Amino acid sequence: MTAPYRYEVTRSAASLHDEFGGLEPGTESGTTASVAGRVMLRRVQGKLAFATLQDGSGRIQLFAPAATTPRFEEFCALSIGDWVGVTGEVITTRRGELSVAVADWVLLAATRRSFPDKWHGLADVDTRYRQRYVDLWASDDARAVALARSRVLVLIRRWLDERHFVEVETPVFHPIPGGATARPFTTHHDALDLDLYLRIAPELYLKRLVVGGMERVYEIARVFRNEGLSPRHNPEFTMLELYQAYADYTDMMALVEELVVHLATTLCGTTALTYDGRPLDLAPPWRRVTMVALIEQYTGVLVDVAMPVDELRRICGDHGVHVEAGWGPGKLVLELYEKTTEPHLWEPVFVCDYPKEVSPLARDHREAPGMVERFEVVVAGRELGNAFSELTDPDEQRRRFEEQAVLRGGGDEEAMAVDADYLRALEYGLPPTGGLGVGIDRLVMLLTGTTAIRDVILFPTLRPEQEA
RNA sequence: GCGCCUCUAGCUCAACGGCAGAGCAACGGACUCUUAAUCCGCAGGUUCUGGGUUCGAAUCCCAGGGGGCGCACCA
Repeated sequence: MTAPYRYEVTRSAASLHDEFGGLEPGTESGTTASVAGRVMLRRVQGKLAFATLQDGSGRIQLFAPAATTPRFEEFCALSIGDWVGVTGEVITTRRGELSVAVADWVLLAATRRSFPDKWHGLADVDTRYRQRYVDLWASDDARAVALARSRVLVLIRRWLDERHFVEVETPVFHPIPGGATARPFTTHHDALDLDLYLRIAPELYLKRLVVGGMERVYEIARVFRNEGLSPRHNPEFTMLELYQAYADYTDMMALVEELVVHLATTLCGTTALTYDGRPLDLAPPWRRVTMVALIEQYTGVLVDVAMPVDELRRICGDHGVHVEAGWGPGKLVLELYEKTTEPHLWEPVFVCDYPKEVSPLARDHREAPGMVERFEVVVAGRELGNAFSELTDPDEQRRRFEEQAVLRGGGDEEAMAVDADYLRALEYGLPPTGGLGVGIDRLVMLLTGTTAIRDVILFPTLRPEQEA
């Protein structure tokens, strides 16, 4: 039998439950519906068969008496996992289960492989990640998270659109990797005989667009970083980056706080979440505190990037923080923060004012010397977003790039390279601009209560299977 | 990259030095209101791979592979 080329579906399982959910047991609604999906359960009782059909919206029972079901024996022989299309009257059974009484049905696709245990489902995480096409049917959670991620993206786009942000797409191939400190993937364009890098951040292109007069731009950008994997790191992940002309980092604080609260209340109905077994309240206003004040809170030591390097190295050593030769005071302070302080943060907090040395694209702090106007927003001990008052001065940007180039020459593969075209763009004038980056995967983790980034990425990076 | 844990039937799991098993799925049969349907029957294995120890290895040891977690790296 040849599988049909199409099937005219008139109703989803969820819409049937929505419309007919209140029917008394034993009701014939008089309404005919065509549904399609996968047979997930099957109960055959001689001259009467029941099946549970699952579609993209949910489940609906099929009611199939031998007397009225075409090709009844074939229907009874359906395998769990087979795709079928069914047309029939919407009824409730004597026990009150909403069902479609099969008046006509067709096999849309047969499964040749056994589906996972209908009760236990798929437990092996390796199989879940590798065979997401099975996981999505077998695991309610997998489906729910995938849908939630889509919702998050829709809501972000709508929210930004309402605020007159313009979505753009910038290159994934970068001749010079920039916009973040990270090791890139490399590739090669044959026709141009050109080595290219997969982007580690869209930042420098987006700011070029602000130079070009796009005052509010954003990109939901897949970025690629050649790093280790962990429950919080996948080599390719998704960042929201946005830039707003005439704004500074305090505007970005207000923006990201409002956005995340909007997402939580829309998606979860509340800002009072539970994450990793702990209560987590996203209710604004979020705490705003400088990095050095936080370090002092957690270590008792008041550090300053103006302190002698040796003293900072000693303080790091006192707190068991591994340091490397050549690290300047800014890097030492950052390292001290990341090792001693960041993991302890739980409720949302804006960690403000970073050392200039580790922030080559951020503008000098208007008050604190040696610091820049930058914050990271940390939630549940994880960095969720990063923002600054953008550095607009081409001369200062050139000096920062050159400092990075020295580090790069010294073997730091993550240091930035000089991007001459970006400097040229700045020479045309970048207005005061606030920029923000938000890790979408981590945001979805937060909103769905998942603690593994692989659970919010449909096809996470894995080693290939060995050939069977 | 390093350390710890893990890998048994399509799926979920037992057996932990002595004949490799169960439930679900599949297959055959019974059954007209089930919903993890039930009942009867049948079949299903390179115990991740390769070595080793042993009378005997899924089990212990070594090496390799996949995965998880931690560390390192890293927004």
